[in-house]
Order: sequence, then C-alpha cells, then structure tokens
Amino acid sequence: MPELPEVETMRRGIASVIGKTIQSAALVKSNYRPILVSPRQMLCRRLEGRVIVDTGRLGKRVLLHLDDEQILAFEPRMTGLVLVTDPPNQEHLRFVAELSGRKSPRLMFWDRRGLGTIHLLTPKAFDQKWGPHVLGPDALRIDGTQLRQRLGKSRRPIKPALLDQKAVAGIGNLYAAEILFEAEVDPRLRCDRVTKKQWDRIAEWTIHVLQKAIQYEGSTLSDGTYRNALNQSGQYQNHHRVYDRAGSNCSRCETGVITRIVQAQRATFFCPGCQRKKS
DNA sequence: CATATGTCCTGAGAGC
DNA sequence: TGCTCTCAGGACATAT
Repeated sequence: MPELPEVETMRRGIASVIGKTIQSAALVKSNYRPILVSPRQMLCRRLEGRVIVDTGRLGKRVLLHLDDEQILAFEPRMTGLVLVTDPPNQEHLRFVAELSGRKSPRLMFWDRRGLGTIHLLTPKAFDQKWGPHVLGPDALRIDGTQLRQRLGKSRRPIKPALLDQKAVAGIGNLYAAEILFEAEVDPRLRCDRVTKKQWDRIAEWTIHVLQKAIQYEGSTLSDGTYRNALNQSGQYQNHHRVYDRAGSNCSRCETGVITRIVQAQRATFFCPGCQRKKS
C-alpha cells in the first residue's frame, strides 16, 4: 500500500526518465476501468513527443512534468507501481511509454488490483483536482500548528483523522500507526482533546518516521507487492514497531502487548500500555 | 457543513 | 487436496 515513503522511493527510482522524450505511449489493459484513466481519449497521443522535464510527488502520487506544462500523474493506491524495469508480471501491466535513448528505456505503470489511476492534466486542471484547497500540506513539511489548525476542532479520533488527505497529505494506514506509537498518543483520542504539545510531537514524529522509512525505501508487506523501481523489496517493514505486530510485546514499555482494533473500517495497531488516553 | 459508510479490485491465507 | 470465503486499504461517491 504505497504511502508517502513508497511513492517517494518510486519517484527517486525513475530519475533516469528526466530529459527523455516520450516516443510512444500505450494503455495496455483494454479492460482497465475507464474512470481510472483521464482523459479517456487521446491521453497517449497527447504524450507522444513530449519531453519529461522533471519528476515530482504530490502526497501519494508520482508526477511527471512535461515540456508543455502538462502533468502526468500516477496514483498507485493499493498495488500500483511506477517502474523503469520489468514489472512483476505482464498480466497487470497498465501503461507503457517508450522513451528516447540508446537502451530503449521504458516507463511503466503496473497495478495488480487495478485501483490505481493515471491522469494527464493541464496546470489548471491539476490545481482544481489536487490544489491546496483540496489536499493538505505534505506530511514531510507538516508542523504542530498546521495540524492543530486543521484537525484541532474535529471530533474524530486522531488516527482516522491523520488519514484525511485534506488535513495532511501522504500518511496512510501503516504510517499513521507508527507515528502515533512514536508520539505516544492513543489512536482513539479525539482530535479536540489532543493537546498543543501532542500536536507538536505528532508532527515531529510524522517527519521523522517518514524520513526513516524513505531511507529504508518503504515497507514491503507480506504480500510482497510493493517494490522499488529496481524491483527490490523495501526494508522498513523490519523496523515496524506496531503495524501488523498484534500479539507481540511492546518494544518500548516491555509490559504492553501490541493490540489490533478497528477504526473507520481500518485496522489500527497500538500499545495500550504506553499509548494511553491522556488529557 | 462534518462524519460515516459503501464501493472498487485481486490474490493470499484461513477454514472446512 | 481443493473449494469457498474473508480481508487488505488507497480515494472517492453517496448517505446520514
């Protein structure tokens, strides 16, 4: 489940496409749900001949900035991968762009479950769809004041609130759990009862946890889907302290047992010993 | 407006 | 062994 660290790793992994020209592009799967590709018509033709001038990331999306100012955006959602090497299989390959260069480089989008999206957007359309009025600040640049402004009056529990991309962009289910563990905040605590100090701690640990996860090239869970651009597993799963560790002893308080609960239809992992509801 | 729930999708793993 | 069923959680549509 690509969240910010996995998407950032993908972005870094495709640096070699910068400066290359898209010679041809094709949507591979004819049965790919049309709503997931926008525009439905002409997308590939509008790409042909364009130069990729830069890569970027917006929350959990990989961006390619083109020389005509259009932006090609890949949104991996659950199982999507942006690749410059062979995908895990041919069956779920969704998009291929042939690029200029001696080694005939390719840029591909592979997606086993097919929930991911591909968008080609003008700057104006991009802003309307994902501008600052839609998405919150990037999680790597968040601070406690911003979090408190955006969530401090909410009655939702803090953990599902951190998944709200309008509040802060890039955090998903896995890292929300890790962040709250490090910040020692109970995931069930209502936002409007989180103290200023706690918001600061949550923001600090958000940046720290995500940076660390980027260093380890993201988390490859037991289904093995997530790979970096060189088709290698991430390593941050070996550093998870709560996620998918129900039943283990807490690595911090040594007396607590990591517990799995369900919040807003999503699994939450935490240590009831050291993430106690306070304030 | 804020918040909750339903939907899409595939394949791993559980349980019989 | 082989079948059926549940579950995983991105973003967004619809309901409350």
